[in-house]
Amino acid sequence: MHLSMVFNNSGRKVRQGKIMARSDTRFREAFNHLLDFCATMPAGAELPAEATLSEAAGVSRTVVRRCLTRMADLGIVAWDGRAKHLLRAPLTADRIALPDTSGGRDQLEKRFLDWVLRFDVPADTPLSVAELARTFDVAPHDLKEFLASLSRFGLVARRPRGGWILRGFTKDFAIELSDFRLILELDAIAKVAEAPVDHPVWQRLAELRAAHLALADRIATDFHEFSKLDEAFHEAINSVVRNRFMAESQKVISLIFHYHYMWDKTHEMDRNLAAINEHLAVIDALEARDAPRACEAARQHLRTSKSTLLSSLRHHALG
Amino acid sequence: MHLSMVFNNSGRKVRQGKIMARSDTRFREAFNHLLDFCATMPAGAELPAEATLSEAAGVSRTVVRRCLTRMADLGIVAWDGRAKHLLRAPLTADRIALPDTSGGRDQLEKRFLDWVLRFDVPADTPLSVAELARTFDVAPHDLKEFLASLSRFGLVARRPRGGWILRGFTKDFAIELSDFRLILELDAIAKVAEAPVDHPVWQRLAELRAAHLALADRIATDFHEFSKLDEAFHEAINSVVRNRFMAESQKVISLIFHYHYMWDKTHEMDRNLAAINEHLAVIDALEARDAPRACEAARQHLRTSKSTLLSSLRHHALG
DNA sequence: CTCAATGTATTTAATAATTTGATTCAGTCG
DNA sequence: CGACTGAATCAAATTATTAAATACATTGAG
Repeated sequence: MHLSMVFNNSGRKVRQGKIMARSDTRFREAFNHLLDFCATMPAGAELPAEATLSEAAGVSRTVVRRCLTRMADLGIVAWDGRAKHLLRAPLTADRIALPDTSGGRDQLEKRFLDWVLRFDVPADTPLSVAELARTFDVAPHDLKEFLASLSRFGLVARRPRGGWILRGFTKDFAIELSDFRLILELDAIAKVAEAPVDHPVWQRLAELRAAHLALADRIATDFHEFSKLDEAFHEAINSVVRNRFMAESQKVISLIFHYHYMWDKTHEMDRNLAAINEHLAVIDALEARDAPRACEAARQHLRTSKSTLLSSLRHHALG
Repeated sequence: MHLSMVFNNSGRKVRQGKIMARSDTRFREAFNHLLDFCATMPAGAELPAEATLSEAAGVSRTVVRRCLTRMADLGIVAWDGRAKHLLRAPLTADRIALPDTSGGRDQLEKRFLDWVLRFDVPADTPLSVAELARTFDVAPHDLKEFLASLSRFGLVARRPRGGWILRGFTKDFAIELSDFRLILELDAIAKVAEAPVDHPVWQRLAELRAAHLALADRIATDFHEFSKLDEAFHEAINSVVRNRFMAESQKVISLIFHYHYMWDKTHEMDRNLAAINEHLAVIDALEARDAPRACEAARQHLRTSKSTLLSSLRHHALG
């Protein structure tokens, strides 16, 4: 077996029996890259300087030198100081296997919120970093970093004696979240009303109006499609706000509302039909450039939304 | 030398020559606590069960047993299974020294922002976790956690190839921060205007009005005192908002504005006097329960504040 | 016998140690 | 002299180790 990452029976990353304290993915990628580079050259050709190679592969010279060492070991190049020339054309067998790069760092957020909301983890649940890291198949310390980033939203907190707790979706959390959302969204509405006629939001709103009307027609059967429409609607409204703080906040807010929408199944069709009409009222007012009316319509919609969120919490707590 | 944490010449935490992978502060505290507990008992008395002791000391049984082992080693107690009785009264010399608990986790935030703002670290500066950890005298991984928590505010970000960068106080950052502040604060103003007469905010505003008037009188000499007054004023306004999201946001916002106030020294006295009057206008309108006027006054003040922030950035960038 | 207390094993969180990779700097060959 | 190499240094990522908590098994006094 050639130099490649495998897992031994204790599950640790090893290379030729030696435990690796850090993955050498960069080296692997660079090595394959350099093999490709060599393949474009005739046998016997002189290779360029280390610095040139490192720039070509997008890595440091240190990695290039490790690659060269290995290529010399495999008899692909002869390397002595500045003199390095190609001995033979590289083969497919020379390549190093790359580890799975399934690491979607942004997806961890979605998966985590999904887990919290779907399994209805109660407030003040102690979170085990080790266990979560296992279930999400990420390194414990990556998960810790993620939890730390969530702590600013008050969603999780450090325990005094170490560890983490999920502050959870209590009634207070829901109320404060809704209030926060109201403020951000009313501002967005005001900004939409002032947007120039050639702003893409108007096109988007026209599309959304059509989609809303279409769904209203077949609401009896497709009412569960509303959740996606709701998300799209609020996203369109908030897209006019170019503000990193509000955008970051809205990201979490929309996720939470999205999931809670899917929870509460009581009168779902009626609720969704009502919400469609509320959305349409907002769109109407906006297209008429009637900012006060749009704000009032949005306020009404968010009020409904808030009470839905609260009642879904109640039902959930009771069930 | 008895069992106590010291630092060897390489600066690592050691205990009797052995390197500790984790601090044993809990054990030390519990040990001293149990000594105090024993001091209240007569010599020869029987000690309660391990579980009882652990509850009393607020630690797990594991730690209690370690303490008992040590107390037996020192000849303070005789311990054999359930039989454990006090042999002699504990002495001061039996106690274990505690490591410095200078760990103010909340203070790290202030110190970090202070560093960023005081030394005018430019945008997109790579941050070295190791170096920062040294300058702030905290463990590298604590600092990493802290950076992760700041990343939600867009203040720092991960670099694609590892490490962190300070996104920094660019013009865009300042504008977006100001806009965000405006929205949060106008909401707070509206809430103050609706606050009941017995709400503590009214008392606070009355005090602040007096403080503002007093400072206005001696503005020629004490104009630099305004920075604190400004912070107090905005804090009072925002104190009526009971919302974790807004509170967390305001914490960072006020810090940033606070430091920037201290930067820009051009026309400082004039600016501060103007700001005092703007504050007073807001207080006047609020006490008259005139919400629209209060909002307009606040809007005016925040507009001034925003342009001050922007001009301080400009001066700084040029200097 | 019972059950409360102890003894032991397993797990987790904190943190040190180790390895990969980037960078710096002095030396060297053309 | 100047571009390149070689070696040393430093930081970041990741494993390994230790302290402490918890879960489980065992024992002994009533």
